[in-house]
Amino acid sequence: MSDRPVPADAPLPPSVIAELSCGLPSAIEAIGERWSFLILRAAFNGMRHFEEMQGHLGIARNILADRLSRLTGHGILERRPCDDDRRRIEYRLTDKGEALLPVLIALRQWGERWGTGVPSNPVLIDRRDERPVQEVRVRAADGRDLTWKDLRWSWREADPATE
Amino acid sequence: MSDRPVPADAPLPPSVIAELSCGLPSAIEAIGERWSFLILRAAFNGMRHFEEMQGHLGIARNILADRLSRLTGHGILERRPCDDDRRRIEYRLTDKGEALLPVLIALRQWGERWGTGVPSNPVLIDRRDERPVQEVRVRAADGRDLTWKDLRWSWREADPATE
DNA sequence: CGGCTTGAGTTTCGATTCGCTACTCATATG
DNA sequence: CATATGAGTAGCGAATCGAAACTCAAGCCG
Repeated sequence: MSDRPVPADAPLPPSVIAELSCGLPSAIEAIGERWSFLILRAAFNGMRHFEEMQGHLGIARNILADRLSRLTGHGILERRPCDDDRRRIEYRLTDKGEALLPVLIALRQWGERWGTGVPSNPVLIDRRDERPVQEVRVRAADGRDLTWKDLRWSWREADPATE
Repeated sequence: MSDRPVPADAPLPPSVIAELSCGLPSAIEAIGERWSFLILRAAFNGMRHFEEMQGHLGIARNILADRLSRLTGHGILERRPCDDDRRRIEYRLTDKGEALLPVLIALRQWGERWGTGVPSNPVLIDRRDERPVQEVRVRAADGRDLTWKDLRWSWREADPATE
């Protein structure tokens, strides 16, 4: 019914473009700033404290403070003072933050493959079989790998039968 | 075969952190700036011309010009004057640019799932079976879905057997 | 041809943001 | 108590962003 054929490799008509809605802007709002990805990588690497991140990322303290508060504000990191030393604050990934893993891995893999060609080290392996994770890909419902050419856009709900 | 056991959910020792090498910084170098993701989304949506992107994204012209030249400089977009109208310039994704699809989709899915809750529309479907693509995930070599807790870091040194 | 329009930028300039350093402040530690 | 440490904040010059005007080559129109 509501399934206009809009090929992925052809321009969308303007009226269509105007209706595009997409989770991307909200994602960018939350983590699109310069240092956010690297801070998240640090968090995934197990770093949980301000000084630790500051020292290893070489980021300015005020910027780090701002990014950390923004990330906690978006519910991506959780901020909690430590019990044993109340000066120390622990920043920990929330479920929402951990859900960014595929994005981070995909970006890292892309950078490794197409960037400076430096092989990442260490590499993430599955604890169970001790083998490296697969390349992150877009897959069809039945599991086939898909490229952009295999895809097209489709409206999934009642479409205003404009035009 | 050096294979230091560094659990993914525990802090790495400083000496280890210092040796971290990762494709992420080079990826961020290429596409980490404010508008780059949205420009890439536009490119994946089929937009190929300056005015088209400018109009739809509402980005300032100088910024768009800068981002486009940066993206072409990194080999992510290809810049080519049109044959039929030599005023028009066509910006088209290269293979390197198309390889960012999993990153974009993963980000979009994350934004949709955890962000403002706005369901994306239109949605990408597989041309062959007309069904929406799967959620982008990190997978083990045998295809199991993995979360961060299933992973650990491992040093690889010239190990052609795995991967 | 000559005037008008269009596509793709570039320039200008004020407003933000970045990043470095120094400072604060509450909590440990000796 | 004196000192150190963790997590920020304050100040300020440098870099970047953003809106609007301007440039410039290419098409279009009579």
